[in-house]
Amino acid sequence: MGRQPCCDKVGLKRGPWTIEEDHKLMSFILNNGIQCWRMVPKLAGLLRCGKSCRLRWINYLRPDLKRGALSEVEENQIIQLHSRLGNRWSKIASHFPGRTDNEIKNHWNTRIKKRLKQLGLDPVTHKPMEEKDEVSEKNDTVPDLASSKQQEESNGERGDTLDTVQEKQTGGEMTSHEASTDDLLNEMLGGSSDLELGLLMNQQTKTSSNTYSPSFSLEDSLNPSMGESSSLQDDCLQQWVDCTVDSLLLWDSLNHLEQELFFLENSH
DNA sequence: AATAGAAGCAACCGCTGCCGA
DNA sequence: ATCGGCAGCGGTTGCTTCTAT
Repeated sequence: MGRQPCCDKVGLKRGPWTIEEDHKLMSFILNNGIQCWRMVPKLAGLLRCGKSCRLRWINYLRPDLKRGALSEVEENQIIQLHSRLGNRWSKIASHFPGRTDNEIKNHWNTRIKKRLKQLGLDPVTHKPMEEKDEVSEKNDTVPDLASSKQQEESNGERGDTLDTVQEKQTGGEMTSHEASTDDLLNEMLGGSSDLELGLLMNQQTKTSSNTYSPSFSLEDSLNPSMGESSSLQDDCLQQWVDCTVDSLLLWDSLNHLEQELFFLENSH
């Protein structure tokens, strides 16, 4: 007896989400919270599988999402984290509030990999290319998960924050490939320590004016204490959902305007 | 202006691990 | 101890947009 598929794929919609679908999903989750993703599409009136809804919510609709391109500081911190954690994107993303694992993974694959290669570093091992070629020519697509896992275990709990990991590492020895990227980053940042980098990062994420940051957290939105829904609360919630969907549209328009402005500025 | 190729990104697929029965 | 259901994760795909010719 095979395992039941996560959803009945017949008749389900796939591909890009429409504004209307976004609106339905967001309204449903903000009004009811998330108990079981499998039930969400049925209850929300969507012709999507639960998995698809979950992904859409996590990667695009979540109220606490930070929008806009990753800064160079964030990028540098991703490189540091990757040298320690390997391709564990969700772990890396957990150090960047408002950023998704998918976003970081895509950014890594499209930008950072190239940047490291240009700097002569292997994006998998974080070692200089030549050195890596000598060590293992065959393993170049396989991330060094075993070593990163070992390393992580030696760091204690999986849930260690960057700061605690760094604290432990500054006191102890550093592996050679960590040293490569860390040295490089220190050089790029004019000798900033990990701690300084972390502070910079925090500052940057707090002060960035270019990000979408509602004063309303997911926890707040899903808090059962809010569930005693008076009609006033429902109205407010609905208005907020409408505003959020509008803001998504505005965000797109803004991006287009910025692009046009950039084009105009550079065409003269 | 048209076209091909490259790059970027959203979404999907399939596997894994956790949890409860 | 085993099994099924589920969420979460990482790899991959394919569509859209950009850039070079």
